[in-house]
Amino acid sequence: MPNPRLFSLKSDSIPRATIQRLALYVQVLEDLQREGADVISSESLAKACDVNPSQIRKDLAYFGKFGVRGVGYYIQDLIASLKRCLGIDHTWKTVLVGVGNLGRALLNHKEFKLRGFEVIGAFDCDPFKIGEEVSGLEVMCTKRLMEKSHELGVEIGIITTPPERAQRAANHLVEAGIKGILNFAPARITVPEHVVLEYVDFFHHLYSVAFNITLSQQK
Amino acid sequence: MPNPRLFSLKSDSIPRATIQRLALYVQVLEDLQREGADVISSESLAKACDVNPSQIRKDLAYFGKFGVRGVGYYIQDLIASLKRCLGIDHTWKTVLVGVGNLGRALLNHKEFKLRGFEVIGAFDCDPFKIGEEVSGLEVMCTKRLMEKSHELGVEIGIITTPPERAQRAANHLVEAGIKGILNFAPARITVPEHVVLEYVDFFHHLYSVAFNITLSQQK
DNA sequence: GATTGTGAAGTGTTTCACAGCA
DNA sequence: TGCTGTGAAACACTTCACAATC
Repeated sequence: MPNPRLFSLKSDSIPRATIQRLALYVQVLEDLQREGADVISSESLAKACDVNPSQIRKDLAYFGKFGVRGVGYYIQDLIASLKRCLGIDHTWKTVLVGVGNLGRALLNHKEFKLRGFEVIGAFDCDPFKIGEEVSGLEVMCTKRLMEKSHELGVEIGIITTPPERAQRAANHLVEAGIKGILNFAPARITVPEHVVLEYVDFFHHLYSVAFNITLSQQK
Repeated sequence: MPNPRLFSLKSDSIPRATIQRLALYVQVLEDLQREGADVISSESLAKACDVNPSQIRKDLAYFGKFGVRGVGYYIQDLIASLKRCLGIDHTWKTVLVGVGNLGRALLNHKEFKLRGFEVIGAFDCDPFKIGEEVSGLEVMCTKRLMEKSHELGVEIGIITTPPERAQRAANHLVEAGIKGILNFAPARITVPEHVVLEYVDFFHHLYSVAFNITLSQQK
């Protein structure tokens, strides 16, 4: 269901970093809401997110005007607006390919639904895993991806295979008409231009930690 | 063991993005090496990493001169140099706090050692988990972190607790004299300035996928 | 002849500073 | 008065273009 554009996109090229920060704002705002807060200024939110207040106002300005001058932002409204901007005002149907350690951990992750994603299919090419039930889902053969995806109306695919099988998984997902892929496998993959592709590799972050420790020790 | 500076840092402020890309270069170079390649030009490597060739040369220039004009880069040497630059020419001793689904998946992850990190301790505050063996490690009470960390010489801590317990885990790690933290919990945490802190939140990447799909559908 | 290393130009992002408004 | 929204300035990162050199 492509929702109508409910926000006014001021610019057609939004910094990638802005999107990542919007996700952070939502997370922090939801925490604040749980603590009973009602209204917040860009300055307070900035402090909680460890960014510059102007940064927040600029990020929001890409999508519209959500605040009240002299007052701040109504938290509940802002959360709703941001979710609409990010496209998570509805639940995205998702499948996972590669039921290894990481795949299992993700399937058992309770927060998916809470955050606007629902994993409705688990696939693997290992005959020993097919038929097994993981977190209420029956693991199916990767070859059935196309058939099942169409049946279920899947939009996003998550790859958690070993690196050498990531490209094949991607091919199956593309064939199945998926619109976007999140790849956890430490391997570059190629997809047609119309398919959105993102990588997650936590080792890169570990490297970053290691590097910064080394750096601080050399000072 | 702080290693002596074996590379010449040309600038004291290296873009964060550069570090992330160096990690990517190592990954891709190791793949190429396995395929039998020996020498590579910045242009070919750029194609494999999906970045601009000048970008690669600039990234490397922060650390020194690793190539041969008219020839390219010797892959084996370049991998070694990059690892030294990133600080992963030795193995980092690591502990993990929070043995839930994600924690378990990470503990079972085979690639840690391969990539220069060794998880030598697993901690949790749940009495039911304490004593349990996960991937060859006995889960210990978080309160014993300090004692054990000093004993083992731990440098990096990984937090995989639920968000509400992330700050407490961080406090324990800081107390234990840890130098860097990688936080998987979806919660902002505060640490002293001398402690390196990085966040991993794959939901932010999922949001990014969702947003880009929404965007491409609105065009 | 090929490819690196690098100053300079170009592009994109962040921060500042203040006008505009509740 | 207080805080947002935003043009302009500052800064950071990327790409270009070419001299250096193997």
